Amino acid sequence: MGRLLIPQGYKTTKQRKAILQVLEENITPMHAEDIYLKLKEKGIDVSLSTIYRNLDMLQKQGLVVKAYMLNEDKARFGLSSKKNYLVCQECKKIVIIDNCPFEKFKEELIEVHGFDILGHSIEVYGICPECKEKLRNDQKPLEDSR
Amino acid sequence: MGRLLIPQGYKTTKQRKAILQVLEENITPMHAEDIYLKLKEKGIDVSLSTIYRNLDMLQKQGLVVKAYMLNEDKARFGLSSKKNYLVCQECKKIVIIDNCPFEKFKEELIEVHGFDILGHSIEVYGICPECKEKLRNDQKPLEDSR
DNA sequence: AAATATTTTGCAAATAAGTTGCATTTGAAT
DNA sequence: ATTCAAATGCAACTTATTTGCAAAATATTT
Repeated sequence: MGRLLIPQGYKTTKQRKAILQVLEENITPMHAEDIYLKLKEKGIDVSLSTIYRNLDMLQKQGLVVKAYMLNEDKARFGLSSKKNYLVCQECKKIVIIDNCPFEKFKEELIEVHGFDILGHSIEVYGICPECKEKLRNDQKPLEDSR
Repeated sequence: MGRLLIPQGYKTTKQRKAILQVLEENITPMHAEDIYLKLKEKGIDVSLSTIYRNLDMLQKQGLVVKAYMLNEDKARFGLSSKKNYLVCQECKKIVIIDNCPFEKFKEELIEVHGFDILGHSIEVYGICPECKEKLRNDQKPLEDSR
């Protein structure tokens, strides 16, 4: 499906291809170690330093985005094609936001503040319908016991 | 001005007050070490672990927000009252966005995805008018030399 | 296809942000 | 003033990420 292009001037190694592959297969941006483990599962051994070095270069080339999620202290990496999303605080599920409301707002910002806008990131935290349901059920018993 | 309230059940120590004070005086969210140094400047010696412990507790109490900025690998901490902002990529200046466009959008998200929204963070990256001007001047000479 | 040049890799060691255990000090309650 | 829980500082620790370097892999040239 998606053409996973390795940027001009960089060699095509099996590690590099595998890393991009894993990133493409996951909706959720991953920790470096997640990638390491997913690859190991597949029987592909790639050292963590290689993973970090590749993510770094892919980020500089604009293919990968590095971000920290709320209440986490290690970076996550995802393909830059997958952008704004909702994060469920319970199950960490991610839902992509299709129509980013930001575009309209952008012009307003440029006008008011005179900034040239280079990019933005929006993260929204909440509870997904499934977890909401589950939480409801988990709490019922307690409420009943009086 | 701003009442810097130390949360119920926690003691009022000079370190705690000083940390909140520094946070209030700065528009830009700060690294733990920035706080440490600012305090030292003022002649107040507070150990880094105390700073981290306090920021942690203040965060849990909702007074402080912890966030990572684009291309940075250490956390920044700011009073939660100061929320969405524009960041200049050159000078790191921060401009607060007053009317967050997100509120309207929120309802749409709840409807479409069924998520309960707990919070959000918006960061916008760009170049502020001053830096834009400076960059323009720095580049002129080169363009002229043909 | 072999030879050469250049990247890339893995490993082990280094770095740096953030955390933790513990003895001591401090603020608050009596 | 006394007492007790909470807070502090220090040093040691943990953990994510980075780096130097020799060996291996890819691309290029012949």
